[in-house]
Amino acid sequence: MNQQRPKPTTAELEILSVLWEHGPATVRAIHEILSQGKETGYTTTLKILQKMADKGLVTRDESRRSHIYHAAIQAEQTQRQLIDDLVRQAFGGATEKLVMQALSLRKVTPAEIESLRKLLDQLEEKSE
Amino acid sequence: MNQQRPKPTTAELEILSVLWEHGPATVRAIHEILSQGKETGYTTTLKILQKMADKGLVTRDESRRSHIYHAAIQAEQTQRQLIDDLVRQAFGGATEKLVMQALSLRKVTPAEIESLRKLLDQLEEKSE
DNA sequence: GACAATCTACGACTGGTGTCGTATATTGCT
DNA sequence: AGCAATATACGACACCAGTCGTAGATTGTC
Repeated sequence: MNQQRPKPTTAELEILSVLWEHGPATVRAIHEILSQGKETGYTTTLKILQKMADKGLVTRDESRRSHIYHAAIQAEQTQRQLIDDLVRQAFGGATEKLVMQALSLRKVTPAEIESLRKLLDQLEEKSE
Repeated sequence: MNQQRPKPTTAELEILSVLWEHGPATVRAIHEILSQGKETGYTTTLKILQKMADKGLVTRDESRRSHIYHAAIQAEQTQRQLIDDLVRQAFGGATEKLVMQALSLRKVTPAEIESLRKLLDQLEEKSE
């Protein structure tokens, strides 16, 4: 049931994040946004996008001169995959350890604590 | 206050996991354990260990012919670093999103749910 | 003492990522 | 028509991770 697509690299993940947040975009637009965070060449962004298209991580609409790129994988799906990898690789498969460490890592707002409680309630119901 | 050491790669993390679990060990011992999970050459393990020593990820006792390697970084510290990276890279810094996804990813036992509730209680107290 | 086993050290090679320069095509404007 | 701007395509390169083969040193055993 898991994705057959290759795991995105760091640079690819950066681009996917942009697409997830802003929706389909041209290379130019993506590159503008990326440039705010770090210095990078236009053709670099282009090349990565092209490779991502090869891998099936994005699709593109070539009907206009400036191709428009769409994310081909969902954020949640990818995030789950990454969590799964990390849990397996660095936590010996113990998901709850990751959760514990994540929670003690940063300050969590009361509202977030509340919604986490609700999530725990749901999980409990489901397992009964 | 964060580690200055470079982020461990996949292969390095695998070795670190062995050291964390079994304590200091020789290349031979580490390689034996690694071999149970996948096919790999002895010198490959050796080389990676040597590079890890260069990077400061492990230290080694050379007083005997078979060097004994020790993990130089703690499991918790490294795990926190990895979580932090992942949150920043794939979740836009939203720790609670990662926690949510992690929890809905796998079945969590009632006991784990309980200890998570306690952790939430503690977090709430601390923030007041 | 000699030999086999086992160790470390080290160079070499592969594959992949990220980077960029440059060539070529298309577009819009004067 | 011609030019400047901007697009894609593509080859080249540096770097790093992971892999392994082989050389040379050390050890234990007969």
